[in-house]
Amino acid sequence: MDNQLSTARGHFIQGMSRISNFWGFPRAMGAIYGAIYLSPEPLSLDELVEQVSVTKGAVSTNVRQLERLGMVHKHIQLGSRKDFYIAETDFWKIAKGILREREQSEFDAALNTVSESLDMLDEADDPELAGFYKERMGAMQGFFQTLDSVVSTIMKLENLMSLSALQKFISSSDKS
Amino acid sequence: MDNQLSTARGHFIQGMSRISNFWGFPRAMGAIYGAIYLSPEPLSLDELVEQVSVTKGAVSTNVRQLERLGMVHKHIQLGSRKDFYIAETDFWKIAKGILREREQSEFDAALNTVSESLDMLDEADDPELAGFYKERMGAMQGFFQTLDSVVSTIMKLENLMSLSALQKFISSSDKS
DNA sequence: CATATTGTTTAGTATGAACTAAACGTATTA
DNA sequence: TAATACGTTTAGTTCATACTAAACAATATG
Repeated sequence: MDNQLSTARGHFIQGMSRISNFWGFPRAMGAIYGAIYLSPEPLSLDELVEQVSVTKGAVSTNVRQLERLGMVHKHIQLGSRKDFYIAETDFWKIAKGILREREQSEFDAALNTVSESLDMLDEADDPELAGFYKERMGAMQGFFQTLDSVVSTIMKLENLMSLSALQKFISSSDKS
Repeated sequence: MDNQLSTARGHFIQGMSRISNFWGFPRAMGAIYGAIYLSPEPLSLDELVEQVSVTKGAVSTNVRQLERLGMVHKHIQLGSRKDFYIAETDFWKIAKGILREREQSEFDAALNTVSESLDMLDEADDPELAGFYKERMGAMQGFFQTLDSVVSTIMKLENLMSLSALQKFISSSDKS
């Protein structure tokens, strides 16, 4: 392949790997997505092994994770029994997938913990301290709930079009 | 202390520790914030050591990190040379702090990597593939830029009041 | 000046997660 | 049926990071 292009691709893939790591995913996962994303043709597992320099096992598990998140799609090539993969290019959709898959579960757990702690305060001996706890925990619970509802509402927006409307709204309501 | 209350507090702190871990911060950091957040009085380093069962060194570094993020504030008690800490209770402000401190830097790096990769495509031999790369990388760059501007605009909103307005707007523009 | 009180720094340790290498299961083909 | 071509699973290794324990620096106090 063209040297210019492969250098650029390497740089890009490296960047994806870094981003992936930053968001708490394995480095290889980002790299693999990057490779698939930059390929005009569906890629097989072996081609990925070659392009990302990672063993088959790692590619296998990472690509499966990518699929679960809706970041890549399996593409069955008739006549071949290999699995091929193509990239999901709708990043908005991807964001939704990740949010749903990952934040939700752990986020709910967090919210529950706070609620549970609040419930434990019910029949406490020290009413003053209990009141203080209630206030604090309640405030945090409220914040999480707000955050949750905002995020989930934003996630309902269908496309980036509505996002620009959102931005306009935000700018217009910004009084600072 | 009241047994009810200390159980509830333990549960809460444990939850904070978990959340902290989820967001990519040390577990102890969340626990420490939780302890400070639930204390009516400013807490000293030694008190924190006792309450979260972590060594002084760890508390020292973690509490400093918390301060950098604007999650706690040093409170100098006249007459004592200990450092006391109180919790920042404006979660909106905290979110801003974290976003600014952390996402921004790493996020910018990510954006730069994509831009750099794009620049490398300029004089490539294979115009067809180069075109494809440009298209893909450009799309990703666009997404990141949009995301960046949305987040940064949202972060300009001063308080949770405007958030509820935001929610109303979102619900009203949701056609799905 | 010696001692105590505080917070920080450092060297070493433990833990968890991601990867490698290789065995494995399963289907396909010769 | 043997051999090949896949993808998956597993056991072990590597690596990063958060922690502990203890030395340390700085300041105050007797």
